[in-house]
Amino acid sequence: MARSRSMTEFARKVYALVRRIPRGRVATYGSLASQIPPPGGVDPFGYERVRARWVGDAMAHCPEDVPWHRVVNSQGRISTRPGFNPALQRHLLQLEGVVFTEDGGVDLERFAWSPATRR
DNA sequence: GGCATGACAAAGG
DNA sequence: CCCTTTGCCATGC
Repeated sequence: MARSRSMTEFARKVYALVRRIPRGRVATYGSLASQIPPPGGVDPFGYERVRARWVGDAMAHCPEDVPWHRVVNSQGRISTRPGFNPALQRHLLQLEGVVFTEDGGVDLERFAWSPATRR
């Protein structure tokens, strides 16, 4: 049925959004999710958290040209995944001027981006 | 169709 | 701040 196609659509939107994140800025899974309407149309149970998870799923298969390193979790920290060194992501962000605090996270107040945000 | 797993998030200890 | 649990849903075997 169109379910898997819907998810593909969802993933496309995720990539499109992530491509819009400017250098030196980050976006959280949840904020990205909130920008994309749920596949089914309505959002009866507050699917924001759920969709945030879908964003994570989509990012797991993202195309090469997507700046995946600019996506962090709701705490401004790098989400871990098996076989991947978070130091790389942190490094890429630092090269763009993103500052990490003592506790290893990004200050979202300063670096978080959303479509509504202006550089 | 059941069961485990996951680049999430919020809440509680 | 770290760790665990709970909610939710797509995916793969």
